[in-house]
Order: sequence, then C-alpha cells, then structure tokens
Amino acid sequence: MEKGEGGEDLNFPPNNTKPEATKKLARQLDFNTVGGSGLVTSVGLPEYHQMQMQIQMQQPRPSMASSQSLPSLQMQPQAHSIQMTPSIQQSHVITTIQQQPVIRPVKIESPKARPRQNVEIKDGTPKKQKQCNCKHSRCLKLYCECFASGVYCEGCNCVNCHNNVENEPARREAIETTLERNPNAFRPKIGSSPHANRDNREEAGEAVVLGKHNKGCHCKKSGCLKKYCECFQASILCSENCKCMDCKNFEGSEERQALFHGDSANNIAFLQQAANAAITGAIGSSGYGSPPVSRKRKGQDLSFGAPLEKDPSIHRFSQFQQTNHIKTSTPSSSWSPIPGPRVANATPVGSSKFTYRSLLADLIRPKEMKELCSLLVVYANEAARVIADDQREITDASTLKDRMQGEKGPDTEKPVGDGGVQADKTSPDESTSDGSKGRPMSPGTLALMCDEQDTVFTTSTSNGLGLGPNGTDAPSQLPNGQAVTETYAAQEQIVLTAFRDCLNRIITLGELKETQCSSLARSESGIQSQNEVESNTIPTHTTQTTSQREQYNNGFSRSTVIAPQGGNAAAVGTFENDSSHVKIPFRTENGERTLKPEQ
DNA sequence: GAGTTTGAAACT
DNA sequence: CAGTTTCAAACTC
Repeated sequence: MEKGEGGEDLNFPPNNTKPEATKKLARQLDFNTVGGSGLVTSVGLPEYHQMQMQIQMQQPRPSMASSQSLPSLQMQPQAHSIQMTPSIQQSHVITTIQQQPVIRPVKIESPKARPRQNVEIKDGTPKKQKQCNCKHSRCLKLYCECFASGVYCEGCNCVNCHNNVENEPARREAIETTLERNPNAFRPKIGSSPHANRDNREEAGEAVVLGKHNKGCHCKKSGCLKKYCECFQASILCSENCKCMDCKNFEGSEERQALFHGDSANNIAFLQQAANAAITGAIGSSGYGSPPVSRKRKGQDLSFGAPLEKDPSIHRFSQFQQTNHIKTSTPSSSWSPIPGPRVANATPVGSSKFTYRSLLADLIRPKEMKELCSLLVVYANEAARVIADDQREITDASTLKDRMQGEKGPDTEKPVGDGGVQADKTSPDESTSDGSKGRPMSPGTLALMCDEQDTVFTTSTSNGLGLGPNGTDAPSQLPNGQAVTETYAAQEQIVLTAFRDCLNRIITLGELKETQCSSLARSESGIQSQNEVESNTIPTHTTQTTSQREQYNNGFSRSTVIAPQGGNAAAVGTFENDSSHVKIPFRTENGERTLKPEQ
C-alpha cells in the first residue's frame, strides 16, 4: 500500500504541520472518535502514568540496603504480623519491583545515548524529558515511546503528533485500540527486582535491577548486546522468554563481559550489568540461577558454541539453582491488574532464570518465622508478668530488668519463683480482647497479640503460659502509672533485645552462607582449589546432603532463634522446621512448660 | 546529518 | 500463529 509522505494511513493524511495544525486536525478527530468513555477512560494514560510516577517516587533509594537485608526475602504474608516489619518491607519491595517502569526507565544512558527515560512529574502532569521523532504514527502507536510510556508528547520532534491534550479523544481511542490488541501493552516489559548491594563488593552503589523481559526479545543479529535488544537496553540478561538468536546477553558470556571490560567507564548500563553479575556471583549463584544454559537458543547450541563450555560454572550454577531453588522468590499474585499503574507484568513465578533467592531462604521459612513471632509474644507476655511481679515488691526498675534478664537464662526455666505466680496467669487472648482483664501489656505486645491467633500461641497459652484472666497483675494493681510505663519499657526492651540477638544470628548465618556460596562460585570457576572447597566447614550447595542441610538448619534453629543467652539445649527453644509447636526457653526437657514454678 | 540496521509493533 | 510490513530507535559513516 502506497502511503503518502507522512506514511500515514489514508484516514490520517500526512501532515507535517506543527502543533497548531495538529490541533486543528485533532479537533476534527474529536468528532469522529469514540469519545472519552469506556475502557480508555479508566486506563487513560495520564492518570495511569501519574500513578506510576507516584510509585516511582516510593522506590527505595539504593542506600536502603538495610531495609532489604533480612527476611523480606522469604517471609510469607501469612507468617504473622510481627513480621510486620519484614512484611511491610516485603510489600514495599514487591511494589518497587513491580512498579519498575519498564525498560527505558531503568537504564542509565551514556551521555551519548539517547535518553529514553523521559518521565517526570510536574504539577501532576506527566512530562517527558526526551523527545520522540515519530513521523508516521502520529505518536499514537507503541512505536512512539512517549505514547508507550503513557505520557504526552511535549517538546518532541514528532510530526503530526496526536499524543497530546488537544487530541485526547483520538489518543484515547488509540489507547483503547492498543489495549484491545494487547491488554498488557502499557505494562512494564521487565519484571524486575531491585536488589540492594549487600556490601562494598558491589561498587555500583545502588540498587541493581534484576529481572527479565516478560515477552522476551527476538533479536537475530544484534547478539542481544546492542540497544536494539530490549533486554540489553533494560540492562538485564536475556531469559528463557526470549527467542533471540546467537544471544550473547547471558551471564558468563565472554562477549558480554568483553563489552563490559572494554569500555565500561562511561557505560552505566554495563555497570549495572556488572553489578548484576557481581551480585550473582557474590551472593551467589545461589541467589540467581544461571541463564542461558537451559534456554533453547536458536543457533546458539549449534553454531554459537555452547556457552556452557565457555563457562563451565554456569552449568553448575544452574544445576545448583535447580537444586536449591525450590521456592520462588517474588510473589506475583498481588500485582494489580491491567490498567493500573505501571505494574510489572505478572511474571510467572519461578520461570525466570534469574530469580532472586535469598541466602536465608534455607534458613528462614515462613513457618519458622511464624513460630518466632509467636515466641516473641510469649516472651513479651512472660516478661511483663515477671516485671509486674517484681514491681510489686521492688520499685527499682533497674533491678527488675536485671532480674528479668537473669530469668531468661537456662537456670530459670521457671522465670518466677515467687509465690502467687499462678494467679498471674492469664490468657493472652483474653488480655487482647479485653483490656480490663489480666496484667498490663505493652502496646507493642498488644499489637502483636492481636495478630497472634495461630494455634501455636493458643496452645502455649492454654498450657498455662499465659496469665490468668483474673491475674493479680492487673494494671490497677501496679504501684502507679509510672510503674506501668516502666513495665512496658522493661518488657519491650527484653523482648526486643532477644529479637535483636535473633536477627543478628540470622545475619551471621546469612553471611556464613554467602561465604559458602562465594566459595562455591570460586571453586566452580577454578579460582578456588578443590581442597579449599572440601575444607569448607559448611557443605556446599551442590554437594550438600540432606543431613548436612538439616544440620545447617538446625544450627540456625537452635542457636539463632530465641535461645536466651546461656540457655542450654534442653531449655533453649528449638525452632525446628518440622516441629508442630514452638519450643521455647520456658520448656523443660519433657516439653512441659515451666514458666512458673510448679505449684 | 544522512543513510543503514535492527527488532518491536502492526498488519495480513 | 506465522509471515510480512511498518515504524522509529540505534547505529554507522
């Protein structure tokens, strides 16, 4: 079909005019368009993009590594609410991940490159920094980056632009048409997961985007090492979603590495990729599976030379990934449906070769986390009780604290040896549901207990752990208001201290595991000798046996979770993975709870 | 800056 | 769904 100068469709005569002319045409179109209702209305790009912008602004700064340190990784929603902290973090992370505005935004252009990330908020109106150069699409097709990004053209070099306010009706129609064709048209193409650098080893200094192209690229000639490739442009590795040929954009690719090492000084994109690789290597291959190995790659396997052979470690990593990657990392179920803000496509969980997996994945599991939460509540409960008891006799807060801490030890399987303890027992549930009953609980404890409905806790309290509904420690029985406050403070301090210790141990184990993974990576790449590997006290992933793994996990369980300082094996809680209940410090060897002296 | 290459989007 | 065409960005000279 022959087209005019503008290449426009016949119903849209070529028009190289400037905005004024365009506006006239727009007005004409207005009468012919569907009008501003229907699907597009709710999907209107401006609104849509505005939301996107807001979300973008919520993204954590690169320096927020601390917020991503822990369990944000594996914690499950059902795991509890103390978890809240982690949970919230997770949510935030997820949001961040999902809202990652596609390809273009992510990348950081070299000065020479044309910036495509062109969105910014100004007075609530989407604005763009970069200009498109569309000539034949009227900027109403996805060819136009502005349109695809959901922003109006402004200051662009486009011709016959209809992607503006004046042509809103036409624009809406175009959006509708586009969405009909592809409901995900305006969604991010990259499912990514920002990952803060864990230490100084990754010098990129900022979050690195990891993810994969949801549709995958289809490159044939660029080797996926040019910006023609959307994956490359997004600074991500090609994934199994790609149908590219002769792909060189995979971890371990010599070409890709050469590209990076060759002229990376000014190529931030490569720095990002390098950071990706660094993380993959440092955190491990345990964190990210290896790419192209398993992917069928036209021409690659046959003619390009197996990447595996180039980097044998890849295969091993992949192998490891398959072995170790039982759970998927990023839940995607919560992602908003379509017209919503830029939400990363719901990438099928587990399908990514680069799926991030926390080093703590094997250390912390939802169930354990739940138990930990339960235990903390129990701990808080006990702490408050003890403090309250002491407060009746001793008004010196410091003395109370010391005493309480002493009771955490193994020697105090029964925290309170003084009489009258039994009467102090009260059901946490009751305390929670009825503030007038039982002894006082700190606001934080109460908050925790509001969510503490699991059977573990219920069981615990039913066994006499809790305080009685008519406990003698009712708030009114405390010496005075100040005493109550002090009780709260002391109680929380104890619990938080225990929790802090727990987290520290988790961190330590995570680091230990990281070391392990790094050793594995080095050994796989020939840097580390086999002897070194074998001498590693921690079993490597690839050779880790079930028993070893259990041992490892148990190490976490016993020493990490909850074990009060000085606790012995019998009394110390064992957060065993398969336990149906929580073993807490206040247990005896036979499992009887001895929070209080047996009467 | 013009021309070419490239691959996504659009179309058949 | 595969093949072809259109398109605009990326790239080369």
